[in-house]
Amino acid sequence: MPRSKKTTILGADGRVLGSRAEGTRNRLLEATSKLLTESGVLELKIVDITREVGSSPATFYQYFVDVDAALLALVEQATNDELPLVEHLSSNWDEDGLARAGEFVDAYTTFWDDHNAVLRVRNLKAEEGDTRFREARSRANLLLIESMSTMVEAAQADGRLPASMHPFVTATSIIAILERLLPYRAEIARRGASPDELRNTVAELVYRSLTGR
Amino acid sequence: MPRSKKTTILGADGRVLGSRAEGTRNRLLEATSKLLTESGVLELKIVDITREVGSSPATFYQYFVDVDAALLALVEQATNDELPLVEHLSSNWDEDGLARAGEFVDAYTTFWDDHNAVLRVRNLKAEEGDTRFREARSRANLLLIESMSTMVEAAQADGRLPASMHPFVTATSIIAILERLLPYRAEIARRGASPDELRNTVAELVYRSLTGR
DNA sequence: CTCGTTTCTGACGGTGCATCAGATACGGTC
DNA sequence: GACCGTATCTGATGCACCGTCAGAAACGAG
Repeated sequence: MPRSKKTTILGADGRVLGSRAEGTRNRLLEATSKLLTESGVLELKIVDITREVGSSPATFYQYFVDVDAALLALVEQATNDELPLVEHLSSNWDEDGLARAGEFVDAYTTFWDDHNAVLRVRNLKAEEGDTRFREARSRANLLLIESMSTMVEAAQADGRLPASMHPFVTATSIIAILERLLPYRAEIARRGASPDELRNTVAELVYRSLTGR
Repeated sequence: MPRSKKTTILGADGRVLGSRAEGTRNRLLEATSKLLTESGVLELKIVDITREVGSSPATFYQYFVDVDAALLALVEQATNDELPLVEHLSSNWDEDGLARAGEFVDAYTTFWDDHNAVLRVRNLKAEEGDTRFREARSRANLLLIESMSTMVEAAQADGRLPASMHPFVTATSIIAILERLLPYRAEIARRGASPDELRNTVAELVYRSLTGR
């Protein structure tokens, strides 16, 4: 039996943190997340983060080599919340598939709302070519995408989806819809679609694209 | 007959620009776009932009009140290239629909590759709540989305798509796929899908989602 | 060539970055 | 409960970018 690996948290210089330090680190991360949500990456200043927790810039650098390190830590937290979503996909969608799809959409929406700002930054940095963020994103999405790929392959085997559709690409497209559509919500609402309609339409799209039904 | 509206270009203080100034402004915009592509928004410095064209920060402020103003000008250029894409959607997809969808995907891909970096910033700022970028994005996408909505409605009238799908949401989802999938290309390639497979899979998804066939 | 206008820039005060040496707070020991 | 070693924090600093303004330079009409 593997003993539980309690991840020891390290400071910027690699030292092991005591409990006081761990608290400070957490408060810094919370402040980072808060400011990120309130005003976006472009406005994110280390001075502001430390002001928020009532300390000084020098303290920040005790825990993170730079802002990116803090952002990556937040991305890590988000990933931990994303991975369990795979449960919704491993279940059998042959019966009540549309309802299952709806539940998946709901779960993804909750996840997204919780980590909105952080995920936005993750994707920006990934797209701008930063390897660490790109890998973090891959790692977070891979499980989901693989499960969805399997579903597409099953649908293809049954002739419900054309063989010309690449399973991995199809799966990634579904993620694309979820990731991109949620930020559009305000706009969609303004165009007269209720949250329920949004949810059901996306569920329908997911269901159709993955199962071919 | 309405006389052609030659948009007079203005400086940051609202003055009309002469030809020399117009040239400088263009060079600044090009440099901005170049640096944006090379290193991303987060690294974008006004000093660097002006260094690039061999002038000084003060010059930049003669033409743009701040970086955002320059970015908006670039977004404007991108929008001009996006609007014509609607041609691909107003055509009749009843025959050779899948081929039409493929052409649309190709055209969108070209457009995206041309304005990649700028569009990324546009969307980031829009999502972070900046009204000007949000409006720019709406304006750029609206034509496309409306055309797609019409297609969905037609498919619903023929019973090929369920009435539960909201046309506007469906259309926006298609945009979401296109906008989000293209940045994933490198990753998708690494997972063994050829550019052709990507293109055809997306075409298939677009075709199926818009026409229900 | 001259002069008025357009365009450009050097110089500056303000703010954030990132680092280090030294100050401070903590918790275990007697 | 006073002491001490260690863990944690921060003030001070040099450097880079921001955004502004007053004046310099380039232009072109006459």
